Amino acid sequence: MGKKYWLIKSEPDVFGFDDLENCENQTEHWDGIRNCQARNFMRDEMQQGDVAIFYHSNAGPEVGAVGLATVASEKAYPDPTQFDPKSNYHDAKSTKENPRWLMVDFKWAKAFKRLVTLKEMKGSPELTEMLVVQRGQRLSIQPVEKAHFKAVCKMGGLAVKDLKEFGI
DNA sequence: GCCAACGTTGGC
DNA sequence: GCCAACGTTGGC
Repeated sequence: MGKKYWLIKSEPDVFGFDDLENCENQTEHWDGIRNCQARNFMRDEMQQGDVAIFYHSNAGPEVGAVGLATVASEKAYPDPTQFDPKSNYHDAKSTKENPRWLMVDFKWAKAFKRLVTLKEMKGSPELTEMLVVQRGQRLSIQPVEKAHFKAVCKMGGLAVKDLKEFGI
């Protein structure tokens, strides 16, 4: 089964690309996803080794794609924050027997040479169909077509040889 | 800080 | 199962 390509959003003030790089093993579990569609992507479609564009949302002029991360867990597994009453992500209706919310691990992979702003993506004729540039698109985990993925990587200054290891 | 777009909740 | 009200996301 081939790799799939994704875009994951995070607010840099909360957890940015640099924060992922500074994690132990440059890996962190992607907790706090509380959207069914995003959850289903993790549960049903993500596989270890899949590649994701790391996107900074809510970042003023810095809104955009900053680099790549890979799926580092074998599959999605229960997000523990849903069981923690003190967590912002607590879900009283979820049970350990039947957890509602799942997460995967992401590993920092490669930084773009330069930020690819949302504005640039919106201005790129190649990317008019990409989900992230669509008006009102709020999904925090999005599938990305390979051609779009490649185009964004190029805009980010990655060389063709840099992309080989990600199957692009 | 504003507000459009969207998802979720809950009454019926 | 509909849909109004509400809360959240996220660009600007």
